[in-house]
Amino acid sequence: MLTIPFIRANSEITIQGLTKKHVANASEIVHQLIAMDDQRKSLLQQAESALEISNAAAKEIGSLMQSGQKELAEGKRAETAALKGTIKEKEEAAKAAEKQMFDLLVTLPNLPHSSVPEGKTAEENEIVLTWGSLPSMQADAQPHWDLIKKYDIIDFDLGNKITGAGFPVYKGKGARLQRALINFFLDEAIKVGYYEIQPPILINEDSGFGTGQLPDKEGQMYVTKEEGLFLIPTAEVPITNLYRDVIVNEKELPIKNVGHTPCFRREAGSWGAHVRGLNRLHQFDKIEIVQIHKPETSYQALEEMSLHVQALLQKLNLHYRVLRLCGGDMGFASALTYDMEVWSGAQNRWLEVSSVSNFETFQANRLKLRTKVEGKSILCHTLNGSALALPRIVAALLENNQGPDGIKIPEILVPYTGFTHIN
RNA sequence: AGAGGGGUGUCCGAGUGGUUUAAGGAGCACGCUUGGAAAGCGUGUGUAGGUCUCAAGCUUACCGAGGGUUCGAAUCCCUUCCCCUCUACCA
Repeated sequence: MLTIPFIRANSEITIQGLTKKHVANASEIVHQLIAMDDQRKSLLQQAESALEISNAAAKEIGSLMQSGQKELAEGKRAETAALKGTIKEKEEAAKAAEKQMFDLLVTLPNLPHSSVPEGKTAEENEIVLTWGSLPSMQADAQPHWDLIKKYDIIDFDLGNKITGAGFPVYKGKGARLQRALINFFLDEAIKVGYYEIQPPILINEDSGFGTGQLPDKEGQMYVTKEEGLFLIPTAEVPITNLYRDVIVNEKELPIKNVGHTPCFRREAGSWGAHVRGLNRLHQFDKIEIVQIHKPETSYQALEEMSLHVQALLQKLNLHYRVLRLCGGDMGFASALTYDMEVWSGAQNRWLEVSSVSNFETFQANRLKLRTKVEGKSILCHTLNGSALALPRIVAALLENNQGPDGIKIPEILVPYTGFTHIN
């Protein structure tokens, strides 16, 4: 969430940023917000000055009562009783004005970093770099949804029976490959200084608000009926919310956490072509890295996180490219996002396997996540990224490494899988 | 799940309607003292908002959260969350 003091002090920058993110009527909205804030302040002042008088009178009544001057006290009491109505009225009006302002403010996305390219759709994302080369595929190369059947390692029909579409069952070497990837990704993160967290995978409403899923995106999350808890769409939510309402000691920064969790997404309305097999699921596993920084080091951290994700892809020998997302394709809360896409040899297309973002103070403002610098409390910067999400990595590994003697497991994973081929 | 007891500042902890302007202690910071340290002494020590060119000052709110009663609420009432003990259940 953007802060009102920032918007007031940088209204032109705010309007430009919102426009880059394709918010309609950015200028009107910003001016409306400032007007709402003016109104809020004025009402608050009126309420507070009435309260000041009433507080003073109440104190006076107290000392009059103690010294036994009952009649004087009674007189005062009648006087201040009249103030009650005004106070209540002004307080309620101030609260209403604040809520109105807040409701508008939460609908605004984060402002994009200056390096974010203009653009509306995925086609306008900037290709930062491409690594590796197209895998050499045999003529009869099969897409992963055929391979998983051929080797009987991932079963959509069984998932369908026990849960529903988009909930596959991993079996035998399929299950073991999953477990190998999870351990590999966690170990690699720990090697470069991340601290492992195993969070709950259900979260409450406050947490959903803290990282920006709520309000507005509840339709994308599963909810429990009795408690109203949400199944997490990503480990970003619980791991970042660990620091909700926290003033972090400056010496503890930067914080680098990693966690593996299943992720649950309803993906309402996003089914269609290109989502066969493992390309899009309701439940999948992901290893997430989260960092918390002082503002001046956050962009350096974003580059470091991007390099970490790239190192994983290189170790798995996957042909990939890095995109800098354009204003229209970026997430709601992000200031700058890199997407990593791997080449899927049999589908002949790029698959998004990671998204690494700097949220600057956007989440921190919602979370009230601060640190103290020279006695003053300032909002931290939060960052996160997938390192990595499993299903599309599995899809690419299966497709790109298929051969006459089965699917070859990358060297680096063999100690984790305990086998060299799926056949 | 049932019965009972709790939630107060960075921490411990007092506080059952009115100088609470949240006692007292610990911790922390600074100063004095010291050859240095400890002890001792002194001072300071939260968050958010408003006012203000800045600072100081003044002011409002905050005792788990939300609402209510009252001239006045940490204190009384209601709702809710969390913790502890016992019982039941369970992995």
